[in-house]
Amino acid sequence: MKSHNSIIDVARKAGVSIATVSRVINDVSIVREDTRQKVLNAIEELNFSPNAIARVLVTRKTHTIGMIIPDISNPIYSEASRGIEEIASKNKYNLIFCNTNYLHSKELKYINIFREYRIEGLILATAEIEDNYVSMLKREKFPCVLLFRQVKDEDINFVVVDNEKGAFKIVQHLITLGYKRIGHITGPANISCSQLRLKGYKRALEKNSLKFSQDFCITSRFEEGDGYKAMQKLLDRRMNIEAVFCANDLIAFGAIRAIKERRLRIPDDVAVVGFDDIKPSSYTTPALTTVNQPSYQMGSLSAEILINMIRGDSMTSKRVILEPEIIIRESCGLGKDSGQRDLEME
Amino acid sequence: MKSHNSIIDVARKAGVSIATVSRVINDVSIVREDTRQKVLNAIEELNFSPNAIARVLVTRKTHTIGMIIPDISNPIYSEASRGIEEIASKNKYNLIFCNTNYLHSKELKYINIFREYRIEGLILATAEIEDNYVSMLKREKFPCVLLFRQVKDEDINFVVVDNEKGAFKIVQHLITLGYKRIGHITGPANISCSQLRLKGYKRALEKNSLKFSQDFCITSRFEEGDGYKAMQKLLDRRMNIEAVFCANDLIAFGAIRAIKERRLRIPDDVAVVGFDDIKPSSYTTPALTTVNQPSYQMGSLSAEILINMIRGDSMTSKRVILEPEIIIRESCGLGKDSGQRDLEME
DNA sequence: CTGAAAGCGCTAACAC
DNA sequence: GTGTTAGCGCTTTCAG
Repeated sequence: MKSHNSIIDVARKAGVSIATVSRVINDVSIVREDTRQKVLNAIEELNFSPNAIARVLVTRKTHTIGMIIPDISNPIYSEASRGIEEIASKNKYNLIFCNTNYLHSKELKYINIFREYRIEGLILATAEIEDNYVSMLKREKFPCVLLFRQVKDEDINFVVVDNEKGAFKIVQHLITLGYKRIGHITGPANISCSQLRLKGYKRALEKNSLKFSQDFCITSRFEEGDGYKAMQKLLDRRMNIEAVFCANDLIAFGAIRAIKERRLRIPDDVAVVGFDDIKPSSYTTPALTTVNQPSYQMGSLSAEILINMIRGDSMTSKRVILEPEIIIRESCGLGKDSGQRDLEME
Repeated sequence: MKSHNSIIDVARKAGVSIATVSRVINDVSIVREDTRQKVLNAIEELNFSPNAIARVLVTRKTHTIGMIIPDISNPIYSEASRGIEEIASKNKYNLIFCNTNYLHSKELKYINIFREYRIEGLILATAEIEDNYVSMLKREKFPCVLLFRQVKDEDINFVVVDNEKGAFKIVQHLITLGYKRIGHITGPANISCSQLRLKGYKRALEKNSLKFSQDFCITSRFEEGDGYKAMQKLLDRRMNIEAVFCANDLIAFGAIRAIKERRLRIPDDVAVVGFDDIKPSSYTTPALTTVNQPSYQMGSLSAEILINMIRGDSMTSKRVILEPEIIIRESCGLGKDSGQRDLEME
């Protein structure tokens, strides 16, 4: 790659000082029109483009924010990133992101790279339990907001929906429909929202005097292929499961595939519900009943909070916990035993 | 955000010179173990992280590669990015990417940002027709490879499947099954693969003496929602379309939704085929017949080529055009008029 | 208006 | 082994 011209070359060619060149590049303070032209011509002739690295070294302003994503192929994250991009763009910030495959080591690595590059703020959509690096960033007063994840520390901003409550609501809905033998495909144990969703599931059972059993639970990674395998194993246990609450929609898609493959009907034989309401959930067959996480809006909201933090506009804590909403579609059915279903626990 | 500590602060705290600090940070040349420890402790205490900007200004090495994606929520791109990440990781390169929403202005913006940050190489998964910036990068000898996109210029490396041929094959398959009134939902006109797929569609019709008509074609963005609308409009034309070839799978999903909504059966009333073979295509109902683009592998292949270019290992042109493969599932049916279908043009 | 010069934080010779 | 110092390319006082 050809070594770039520097502003020294331009200055020499135009017969002015480098300070003057810098002035016309940045359009700052008044430069006499004819010298301005000389400089512009020199820039043109040398095909010069300023070195942003050097500039940032001086100004300490990169005008870019970073986002860390555990799984870029999960629409919940890619949608969120688009929401962030929109707000960033409007505020003249660039957005750069990277993918960690849910690996803690990669999260740390990329957080460091971003810090080293003097990114001005960070949106962490990571799902790890461990909070070391969050407190590290806090100590440095590095602007950052968590997305899809909350933390006890009151100084740390985040945007989430209430995972526990969302899980509770959707399991409650299944129970209201008359299902009693309700399974749960949990997400990875070390991820906070897996835990919260499991907690909501348990609470709903408890409140309705249904006993929780580990036999009705199985763990899966947050991917379709894993959900598929988990559902197969769950069916193999022959527990006569009537409905299954999947820790996210991707898992639900896999579960649906496994159920169909066994020639069982959804929801008649087994009802399925998920969590996230990613786009495909509305156009699969059957359409998936799930808990809504408005990822695009959550992304843009987190970006707004972050940019406010960077600007120091309002450093007041912005901790957003959205009310989860359940989206009822076909995959949960209209109720066990149709006509005679009882709704006493609505 | 607290102003960062510099290597000077560390040096002072450890009671050594900045050069020594630099040495332990970079693990270069031998430093006595006790002074090493002193430095490490100082780094720890000050929570120091080296300024990559300053380092890059000197070394001109970032050890990171960039990827530019038009639509992060399309699995074809996110899968590819994971393939790239894998290879990059193996070779100790970091991967950073950004999303352009198919906007030319954003592509240019981010290419510039990446250049300014002295990213060492670039994978362009952009789909633009215009080649200005590609030749610009070439002039500068900036290592880059195109992904999902080809270009005439022989010096520019890329990885693609043969779009025209893939489209030809799948339309030929429809014709072989007995469909005659075959529609096409094209992608955006300014994107090269839209054009190539349209070309393949036309060639297949022509080869089978079926006339091409603009009435059977409609344009859509590469998104489910747009595909849905396009299909509605196409159906509104009442052309008795028997099958529709969608420019990508996302569009096909939308088309399927629109068709179902009108209580038409797939494939009995209208067959649907797509292009890309993204993951969801195998688990929707009906499962989608489509053209395979092995995005993960294509991503990792492009990363390998790029890293070779960066290292100067083999600057020989690597232009990979993969043979397209059609993946036959349910959405195309088993043939028009079942039993009596003729296969003469297999 | 314009130029000289002091850094920004780091690496890489080159001394000692 | 370790320290000194000259830059990397740019912005920004401070003079003139």
